[in-house]
Amino acid sequence: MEQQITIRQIAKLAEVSRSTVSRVLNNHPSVRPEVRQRVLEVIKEQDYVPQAAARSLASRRTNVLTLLIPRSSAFIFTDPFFSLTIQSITEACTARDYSLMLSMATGAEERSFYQRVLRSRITDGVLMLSSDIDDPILPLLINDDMPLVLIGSHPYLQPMYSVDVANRDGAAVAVEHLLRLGHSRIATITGPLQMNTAIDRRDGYKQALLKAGVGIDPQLIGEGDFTQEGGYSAMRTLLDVQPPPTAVFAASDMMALGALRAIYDAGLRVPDDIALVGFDDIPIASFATPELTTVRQPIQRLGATAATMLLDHLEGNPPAIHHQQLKPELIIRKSCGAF
Amino acid sequence: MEQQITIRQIAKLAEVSRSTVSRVLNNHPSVRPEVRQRVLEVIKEQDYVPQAAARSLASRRTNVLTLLIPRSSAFIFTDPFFSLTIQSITEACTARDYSLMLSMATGAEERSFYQRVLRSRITDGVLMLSSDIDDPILPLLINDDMPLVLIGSHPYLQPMYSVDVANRDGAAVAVEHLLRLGHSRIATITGPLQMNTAIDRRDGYKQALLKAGVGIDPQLIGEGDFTQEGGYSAMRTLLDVQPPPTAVFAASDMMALGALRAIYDAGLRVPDDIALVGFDDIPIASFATPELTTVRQPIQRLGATAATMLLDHLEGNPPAIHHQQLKPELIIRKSCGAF
DNA sequence: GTTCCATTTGGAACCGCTCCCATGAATACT
DNA sequence: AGTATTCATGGGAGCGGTTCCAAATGGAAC
Repeated sequence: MEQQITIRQIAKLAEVSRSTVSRVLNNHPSVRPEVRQRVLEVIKEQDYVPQAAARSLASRRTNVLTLLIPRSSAFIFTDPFFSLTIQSITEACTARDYSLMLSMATGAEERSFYQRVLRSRITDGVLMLSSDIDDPILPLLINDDMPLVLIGSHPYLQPMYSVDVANRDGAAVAVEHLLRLGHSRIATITGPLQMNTAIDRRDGYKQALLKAGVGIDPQLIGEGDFTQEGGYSAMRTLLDVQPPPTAVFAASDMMALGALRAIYDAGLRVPDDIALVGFDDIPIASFATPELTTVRQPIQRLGATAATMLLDHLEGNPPAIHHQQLKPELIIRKSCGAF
Repeated sequence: MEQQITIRQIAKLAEVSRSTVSRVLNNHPSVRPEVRQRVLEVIKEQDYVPQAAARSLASRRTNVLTLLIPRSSAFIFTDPFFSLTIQSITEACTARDYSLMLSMATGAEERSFYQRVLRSRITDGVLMLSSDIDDPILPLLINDDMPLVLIGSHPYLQPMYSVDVANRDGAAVAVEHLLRLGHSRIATITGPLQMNTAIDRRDGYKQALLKAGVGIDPQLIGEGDFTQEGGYSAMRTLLDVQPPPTAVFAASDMMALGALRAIYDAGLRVPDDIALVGFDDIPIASFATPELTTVRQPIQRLGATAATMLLDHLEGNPPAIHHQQLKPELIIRKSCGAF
């Protein structure tokens, strides 16, 4: 590896001072156009790229964001939802000249991880994927004044930047759709109830039933964990309830796929015997058999919005709205029996 | 945000020099145990974490690896394969005190991206996801002597660190299994053929057929793109071939799921009318209907091995073996009709 | 032709850490 | 006891940028 080119050499070649080169690099206005031009030419010619570490040390900014995945959300790694979120965040960062760091807070090392990655000033801000309500890392971040945007929402840590899908409404719309189709024994498979997302979707389910004057049968509420396996076993339990449900709202597509499988294994058919609606609209949803009716999350916008909020905040334009709600959309396919 | 604690203050409090504190931080042997102890106590007490930028600037190391996703592999964001790879890499990095950066080389910006992220010395090394054979970024990396491990393999850039699954063998085993079940009209849906992975799997298919004395019918080779949509449309074309195939080997599970759908839409059944085998063993594979027979990639080991190779290399223990081949495994379920 | 002010520019002091080298203390050897 | 050697420590010079401040430059206004 040849000797790294430094700002000094650029300065010398362009016959200006280091300060001026630095100003050019940082788009400082007070550089005469012809000088700026000359410096830029030398930079290009020499293929010069300023060294990140030196820059950060002097400027106290790193141009790096961190996507933090709490260990409690480790299941997310099997969920396509995740990939798409990452993709949109990466793109938003790249577009604004930031890099994205990925971190998992894994179990016991949480604390030391936190230290190493976040206190070392390696990152300018954190995007945190929705997590357990009582995740211990959240207070640490807030206490440290770490710029933070939550993807998801939190019940009582209110004045915090966050982006979320209107989970309650989305769930309600799904259940209303099932009601409209004539169902009254509607079950739900929830996510893990220490997660706010899971609670909201369950509440949307309840809300829709109550509004329609349909009572809530606790037996028809099964708890899953957002995975296929969870959906499968929750569904098996629900199938044993008497009288059995005629429709199921699963709080995620992955769980819906698991439920689908359980229903199939029990010798029943979707939607003929049981109608099924999911949540997320992950790519496989439209390729399942039958195609899955589901509540579409604007996944890409979710990530992009969160990143944008954080970047705006970091660059001195604090977003006026602290909590952004994106609207989900009911996508009607075959599994609900509407056709 | 309170004033950052520096190494100076730790030094003063522990009544030693900055040098000694630095030695303690870097596990340098020549510090008397009792002094080391004292310093560590002060560090803990003050909750001190050395600042990454300063460290990097002085030491010329960042403790950051970058996972590079070529734009040609953007489809990967809908593939669960990806999430699991990321997870295992993240874990491997964390375990060795490295952070992971995520980068996509997106289209036209490829070059400038390359500059910004890689030439700025923001990363110590790169893990690159398998890509087009002629991806322009590969030569750039090699030319810059950037420490690099390829996840996948490359046909002629040989003396490069890489980790791969034995794709050809895996494909061959799958096809041999279909042959053993009595099929002779076996089709394949390949990945995009500018990718080495896709070529290898197709070659495994051919190899198995030839070895069994079954001729290769070009009509039975459909090109997909590793996505469900691609699998779907490739399968539709294959269904029109006369005489039609009685079995299909899809070079990825996502394509197999698409193919499954196409077969179903055509009013045919798997495995009764057409036997189907996939590749990858992503989590949904076992939840499909019918459960998908597939070639399991040790996805987690793939990522972990790649990260380990790179870290070993960076830390001065260059792995003896440049190209690691991991063995895939045929997982027999329902879709091939073996039961 | 001065004076004044705004604009550009250069110099120098950091930013917080690492690491080489010199120093001094402690131990080993003759 | 004196000298050589080893080991632990401190001091200082970077690492490659940014940024404050003061100086230089060049017009405009008088």
